[in-house]
Amino acid sequence: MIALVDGNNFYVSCERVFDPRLEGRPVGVLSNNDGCVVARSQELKALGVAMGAPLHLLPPGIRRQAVLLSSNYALYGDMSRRVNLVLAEFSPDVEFYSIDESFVGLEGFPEHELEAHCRRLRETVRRWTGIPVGVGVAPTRVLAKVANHLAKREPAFEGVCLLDADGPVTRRVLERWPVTELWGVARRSGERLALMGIDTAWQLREANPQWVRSRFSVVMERLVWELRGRASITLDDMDAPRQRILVSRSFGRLTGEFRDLQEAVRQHMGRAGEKLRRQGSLARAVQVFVRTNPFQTSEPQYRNAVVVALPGPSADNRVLLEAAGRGLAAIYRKGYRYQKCGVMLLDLVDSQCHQLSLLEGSGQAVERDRSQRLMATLDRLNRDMGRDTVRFGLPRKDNAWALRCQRRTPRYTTHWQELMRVRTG
DNA sequence: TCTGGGGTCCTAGGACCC
DNA sequence: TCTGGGGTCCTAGGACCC
Repeated sequence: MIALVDGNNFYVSCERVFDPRLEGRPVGVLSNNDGCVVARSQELKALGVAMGAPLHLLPPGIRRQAVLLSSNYALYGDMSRRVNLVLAEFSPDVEFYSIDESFVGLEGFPEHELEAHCRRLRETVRRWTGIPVGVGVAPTRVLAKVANHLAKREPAFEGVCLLDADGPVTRRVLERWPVTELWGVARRSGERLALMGIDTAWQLREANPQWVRSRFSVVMERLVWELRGRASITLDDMDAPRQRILVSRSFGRLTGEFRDLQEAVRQHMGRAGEKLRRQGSLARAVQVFVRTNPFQTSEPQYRNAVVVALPGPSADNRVLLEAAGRGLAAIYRKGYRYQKCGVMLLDLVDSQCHQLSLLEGSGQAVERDRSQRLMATLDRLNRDMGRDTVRFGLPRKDNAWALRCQRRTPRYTTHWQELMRVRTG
């Protein structure tokens, strides 16, 4: 059996741990740039605010009533780490899946002790971190997801729900479960399934797997098996190095100036290089992309991307920045107001396994060594002294691309000064 | 004035080869 | 009027997740 442990309204719960006044009130956490609502307390959901609702489209009444906070990822990331440390006390097999959910393997636990074990887990997480979680237990991940939803939705379960593969309860649940509420079925597949008369999870479970595969894909076929209780989805090892690294941001305000894009691309590439080195990889190519605001249909639209191959695998900011600069120059067009840009590092290889070129002379080996030491120093300074202590080129004041985030709470658990600010008011 | 960011996997289709 | 077959590799784009 496998348990899915998922923080209730995770970002909101993190905020509430440090500001109990938020308890019982409609609270929302906003995306970057204070753009959309990405986490909602029960009270805010009850007011009809949808996941992803744009802030500027919320009715004024709701904006007055609700507490809407900028996102504070330093806080959420740290709280997530703490929750996972508690989970590790309850099973040797914890798979971090996302910032607010983890799968916990329960292989070998006696069936009759499972529920009590999960209740203890849930209470301990609450007591040690302050975060309320729901626990769904089932033979497969897809069923564990269903169980987890039930655990949170139906008060009778008190936060812990076990589902088997074949019992009458499971059947009744799946018969009423809209297929689009399954993990892995969203709007597009939902529409196609509906055309074929499949509306509920039970109908999908009863469909012929080969037929499903031929009409959809191997992904949907796996879903059928998972619903039948045969585990068919394995997670990627979340510790494994990423296959590509993306850094992008929307701008605080639209801009047509090349200079703004240049600064933003430089900033993003600096961050991407940091991530690249942290996971011990080298990139062989970089991509740069820009776009106007697709929602402003009255404005001229433009989006473009370009891939620039690097002379050789590299993790040196100087090389990455040079390539990104060339890429940007190639796709920038005058006369548009840009809303977003970003960079992607592609074709990553492990820096240890990277085969040295047979043609490399000793001069190049020396240069590679210098580059590695320079980057290591850069990363160390930025880690120890704070982000952006050292970087390539300084952004101008009041640049158009700087993020808006006017409602961020203090980083209670990772910055002493900000914790003091709370205590002293 | 204001609509997030960072990932993965899969498939179709084109280029190319013999 | 007739115009092969089979394979690989790569990329773009769709779909989905949180």
